Amino acid sequence: MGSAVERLIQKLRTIGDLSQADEALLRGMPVRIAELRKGAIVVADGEVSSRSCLVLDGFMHREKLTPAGGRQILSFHPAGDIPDLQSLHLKKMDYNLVATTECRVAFIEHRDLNAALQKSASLTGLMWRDSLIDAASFRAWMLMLGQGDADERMAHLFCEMFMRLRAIGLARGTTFQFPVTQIEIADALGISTVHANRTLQELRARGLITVERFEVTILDWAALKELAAFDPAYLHFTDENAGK
Amino acid sequence: MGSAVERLIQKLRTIGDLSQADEALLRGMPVRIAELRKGAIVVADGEVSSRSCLVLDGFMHREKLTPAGGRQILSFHPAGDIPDLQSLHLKKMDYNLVATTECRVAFIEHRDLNAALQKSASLTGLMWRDSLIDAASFRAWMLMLGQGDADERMAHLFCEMFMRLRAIGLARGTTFQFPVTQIEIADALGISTVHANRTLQELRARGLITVERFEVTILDWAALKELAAFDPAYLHFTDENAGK
DNA sequence: CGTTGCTTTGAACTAGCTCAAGACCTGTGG
DNA sequence: CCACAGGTCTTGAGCTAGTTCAAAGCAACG
Repeated sequence: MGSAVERLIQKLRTIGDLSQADEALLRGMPVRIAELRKGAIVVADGEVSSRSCLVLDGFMHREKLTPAGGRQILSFHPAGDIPDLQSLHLKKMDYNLVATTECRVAFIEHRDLNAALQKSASLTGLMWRDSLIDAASFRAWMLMLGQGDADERMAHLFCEMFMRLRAIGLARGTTFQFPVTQIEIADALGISTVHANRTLQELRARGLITVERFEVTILDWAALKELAAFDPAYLHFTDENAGK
Repeated sequence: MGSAVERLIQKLRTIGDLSQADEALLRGMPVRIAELRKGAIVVADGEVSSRSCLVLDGFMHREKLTPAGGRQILSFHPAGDIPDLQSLHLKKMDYNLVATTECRVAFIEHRDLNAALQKSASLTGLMWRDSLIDAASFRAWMLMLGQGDADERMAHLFCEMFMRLRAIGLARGTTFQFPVTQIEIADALGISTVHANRTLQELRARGLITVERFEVTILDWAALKELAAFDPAYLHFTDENAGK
C-alpha cells in the first residue's frame, strides 16, 4: 500500500503493462526515503553513482552547465519519475540532478534494482521502455530548441508538462501545479529570463494559459497544441492515458 | 567473419565488454542486407516498425520536421550504429530515419533480436547501455542548441563525430570522411545554411579545421575542444577508446 | 519591516535570419 | 568532348527576434 514505490508503479502503468509479479518485485525492493531542500544537487555532473532516485513528491530537474556560466535545463520530473535511471548502466553522470522544489525521494541501490530486473525480462523491458521515452522527449525538445520560436517552445513545455502530470493524476481538469520560476523556464527553453517573461505575457494575452502562484491553467488547449505543433505520440502513453 | 553484424560487434566493443557467448548470439541473428539510395527514408515519423536497421556502410541521420517546413537533424549515424534500436520497445516512430548518403544496411527483425536478448542478460544490458549513450548524446546537443553560439555548436559537432568515428576505426589520424552537406549541418545545428557557411569559414580561418570534398581534418584539436567545451565523457567509451 | 529573490519594464544592441543573386561543381545526354 | 541542369556553396545587404544592462516593483519570509 503506502510503500514508496507505489508512485513508480502508477507511473509505469501509464506507459505499459505491469504484471502482478513485476509489481511484487518492485514492492519488494528496499528503498531509503529522504527529504531534499530546494536547490539540493542529488548527483552532480561527473560523479559516479551506485543508486537511482525516485521522486515521491515535489519536482526535480536535470541541468547541464557551460564553462561560460550558462545553464540548460534538460527536463523536469514530477513524482513517479526516476530521472537518473540511466546511471544503472552509465555510472558516471553527465548532468546535475537537482531538487527544483523541496522534495521527498526514495533512493534505490543499483544492486537491488538489478536483482529485481534479473528476475523479470518483462520488467526490464518496461524500465528500458521508460528510458527510451525519456530519449524521445529529448528529441522533441531538440526540435523546439533548434527550430521553434520562443512562444512555440514555451507552449510545447506547457503541453508536455500537462500531459505528463495528467497521466499520473496531478492535474485537476486543465489546471496543474508547476512550481518552477521564470528563470528556470528560461533556462529550459534556451532564452533569457527577460524574454521568457515577455513570452509568458504573450501567451496570457493570447488567452492560451494563465499562471498564478505556480499554478498553470490551460485556457485553450487546441490553440496551445497548435502553436506548439504538439503531438503527444512521442510520450508513448498506453491507450487509456493517450486521451485528448 | 564477414558477417554483417561484425560492424555491430565492433561498435559494441567500444562501449562495453562483449562475451564470446554474446558475440555468438549476435552472429546467429538472421539479417536482411539492403542497399539504400541517398535520401531514402527507411522509416518515417509515425510509422510502426517491427525491425531495426544496422548501418554497415555510409551515413544515416535522424530528423524531425515542423509543420512550418523546418527540419531538425537529431543525430548522424556511421557504420555500426542501430539508429532505430528504440523501436524494439517503442513501436511507433517519432522521427524519420534517412539515408544521408548511399548506404548498405542490415535489417534485424525485432522478433530475432528479442530472442537473442532473451537468452542473455548481459547482452540486454549492453544494448540498453547503447540506447542510454544515445540519450546522453541528445543531452549534449541540447546544451549546445540551448546555450551555444553557432561556432560552438559546429565545433561540438565535429568533436563528437571525430571521437565516434575514430572509435570504430573510421579516422586516419585526425582526418575523417563526413559526407554531409552544409544544408544538413545547418539543420543539425539549428542555424540557417547561410550562417552555417560563414561559421564554417570562420573555423577554417581560425585554423581549427579544414574541409574538402566531405573530408574533414582537425588541425587544432585542443582549440576545437576548448571552443566546443567538449568533454567526451558523455560518450561513455571503454578505457581503450576514451583516449585523447 | 528589511532582506532576498522573483518578476516586470524600458531601451540600446547584436547574432543570426531572409532574400537574392552569382559562382561552382558534377553528373548526364548529345 | 562539350553543354547544360540541378544541386551546393558563397557573398552582400537589410531586417528582426532575442539579448544585455539597468532599474524598479512585488511578494514571501524571518
